[in-house]
Amino acid sequence: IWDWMETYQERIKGQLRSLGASCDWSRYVFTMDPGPAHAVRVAFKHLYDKGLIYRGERIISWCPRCMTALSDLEVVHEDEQSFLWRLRYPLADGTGAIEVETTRPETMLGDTGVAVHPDDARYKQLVGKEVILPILGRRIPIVTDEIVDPEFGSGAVKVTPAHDPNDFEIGRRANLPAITVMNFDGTMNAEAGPFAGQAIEEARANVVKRLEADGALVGTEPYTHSVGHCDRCGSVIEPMISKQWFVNMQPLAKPAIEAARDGCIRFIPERFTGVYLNWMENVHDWCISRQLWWGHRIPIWYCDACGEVSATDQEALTACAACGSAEILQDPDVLDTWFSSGLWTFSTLGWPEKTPDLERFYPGHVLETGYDIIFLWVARMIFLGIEFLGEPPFKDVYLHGTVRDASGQRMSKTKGNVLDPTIITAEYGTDALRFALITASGPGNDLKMSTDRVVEARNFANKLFNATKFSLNAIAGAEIRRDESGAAAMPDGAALAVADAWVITRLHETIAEVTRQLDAYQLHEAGRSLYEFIWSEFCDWYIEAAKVRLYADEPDPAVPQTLAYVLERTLRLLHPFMPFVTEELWQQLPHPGEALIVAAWPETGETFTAQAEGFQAIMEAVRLIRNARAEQGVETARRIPAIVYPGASSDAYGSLRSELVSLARLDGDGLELRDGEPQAQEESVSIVSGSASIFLPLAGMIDVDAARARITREIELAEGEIDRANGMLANEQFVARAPANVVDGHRSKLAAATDRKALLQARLADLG
RNA sequence: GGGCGGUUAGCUCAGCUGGUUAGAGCGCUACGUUGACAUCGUAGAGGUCACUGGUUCGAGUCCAGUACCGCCCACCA
Repeated sequence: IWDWMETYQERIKGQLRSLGASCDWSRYVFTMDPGPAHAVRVAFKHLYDKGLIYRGERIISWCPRCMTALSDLEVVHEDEQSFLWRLRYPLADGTGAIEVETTRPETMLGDTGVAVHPDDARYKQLVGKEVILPILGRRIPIVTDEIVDPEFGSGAVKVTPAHDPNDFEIGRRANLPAITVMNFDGTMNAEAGPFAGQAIEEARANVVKRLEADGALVGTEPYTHSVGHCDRCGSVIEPMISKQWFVNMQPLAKPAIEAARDGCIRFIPERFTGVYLNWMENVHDWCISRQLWWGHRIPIWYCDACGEVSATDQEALTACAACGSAEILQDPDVLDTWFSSGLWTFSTLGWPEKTPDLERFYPGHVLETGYDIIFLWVARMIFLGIEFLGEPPFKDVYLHGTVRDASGQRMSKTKGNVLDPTIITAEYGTDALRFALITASGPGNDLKMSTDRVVEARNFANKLFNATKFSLNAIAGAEIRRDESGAAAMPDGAALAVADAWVITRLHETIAEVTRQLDAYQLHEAGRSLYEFIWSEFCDWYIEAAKVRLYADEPDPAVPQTLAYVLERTLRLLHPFMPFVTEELWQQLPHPGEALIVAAWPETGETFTAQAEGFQAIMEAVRLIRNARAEQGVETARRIPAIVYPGASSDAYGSLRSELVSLARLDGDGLELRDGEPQAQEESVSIVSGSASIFLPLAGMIDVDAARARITREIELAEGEIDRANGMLANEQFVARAPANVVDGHRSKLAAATDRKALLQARLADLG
């Protein structure tokens, strides 16, 4: 171990030196920053002086391998198949025997009593008598205790105060001695008589054998019970009596409970409030001393001369505070790492000094962490924060789920299923990993992590990069107007083309939506909203539509202005999700201030409903034309003519004529916009899009059956809508009770579907 | 023993206060390199929202119960 430690220490020393840190190896404490170490001593001393930290001989959880005490939270219970042994303890007066049951026969060597329920009639006359402990022959009393369940087994229980928390309590109440029969290394000690020196497991088998031989074993039956294991090494935990340092939790828990009850602290998702409260309300005193070689050392000194025990906030005491003797020794134990971690919210800010940092940053607003450390860390930060600063360290606790591997297994180093973030980020980028993690699941829900998800996010970053590249190209030759902050100004409303007005409308809606989602801690939904807007709207539609005016003989200056405006605002929105890419790209664009990371959150703005609807009409027409082209097997590269009767959408078709040509790959010269009622066209495929009827003359290559099938299918869909809407509107209850906008929605839907059906039927008739 | 979560497309998951025909990515099918991007584009297939009952004009969404999966807490001798 020492060899290993030296190698390990040398390695860490090297790393720390390169960071400019110093280490004090004489005290086996790494000291990265003396501030927190000092804060830990101050905190300990404060609690000690207040009587909230005490040293006591108690039954604690002990790991025989790590050779240290553990807190309740470091013990993991697992169900294990074992046996329930029934033992017979003869009465000392020879008048009979009492039977007890146990899953730990070896602990009978430490039995100092037998307990029954005070109301158990079967044992009334036995209470106060003594039994002879088999093997050792010790005389031990029969006592009563409320905790004993008369229904379980024989209703009598052997009491081993030194090796069972329940028995410890029974023993304390009944004044039974505690006889420790095990050593701290997991072997039996001299009190175990003939079994001294044996390992616990070995002793168990031998005790059973011996009891059987002595006729004291009455029965054995298979039994499943929960066994505590060391969280760190997996060894079976032994309850042992030992002198340890504890925090008295009751006084600290009270205000921490109130803080969550009265809403000072809010958990997201809310259900974890109950989890927190349940733990806090039932919390046991906290064992904080550890017999480990790393950690903050307990700042307690013992005087050899006068026996004084004193806590200090100094790094070292040179003389006893009471008698002045120099013969003093520091407690060799260190603190539970969560004790110092619990002080984190203020020890990192210079506490106990009243520093400007502490003033400014305590309390914080939100803590973001995993739900698996609510007790270990969150709860402790809360009650320690309240104790030392008078108020909780944060208001909102946002909890994410556990990150699992692709098959749902919890990641662990021993299983080897951990995705190493340094490898992932090297391959896909930090932003990709971050975005993948944020959007993978909702608050408090576990997520299965695989590289597929990171690839998706990486592709998104790539998409954004390329969209910006395109935009920069467009902006390069243009003069971008800026607003007073220095950001690209909102394009002049009067000069806006329909496509510009549409994307600006969608941007402003997205700003409002993402802001709302972030305020509600729906981070994953906010991320998805941005993904949708950037990829499916800005890239797929706006950029494609913008190319027409950008590559025209006289480029429209509204395009670069719109690109600059939309992209700059969008990058601000996306920055929390992908900080590095967005910062880099933002720096290339006209922007206000020094850096995106300190830029203001964008504000929403004007929406242009009419233009947005116009553009959406064109989007639908484009989709339908593309669909018909695919259906008719028209090669992508081939430009085809079109005859359009726009109906009510004539404005949109007029102003977006070039965009329609470009996006649907039409033959520009062959596009005719006509007024009036749509007339059947020879050798054409027909489409009904909104109020528009579109004919694609495809002489000689029409698949009439496919065209007819499509129109028939669409008529059926329209009829479905008509039936549904009619059904709803015929329902008096619905019309009377549903909100007006919902009812109106169905009315306009019915009207649109009716018109659509008529137009479709006309086109079907054309086909003969 | 107590408490909590999940069950939606082949896979991984969204679906916020109940309101058009339930969405995304991956995968799948067919086409495709047009001057941001093949880490891409276009079109398409794919779901009785676990089950049963209830509330409601209306339920993936609210309530009750059932089944299965998972998690947390607990002094199960």
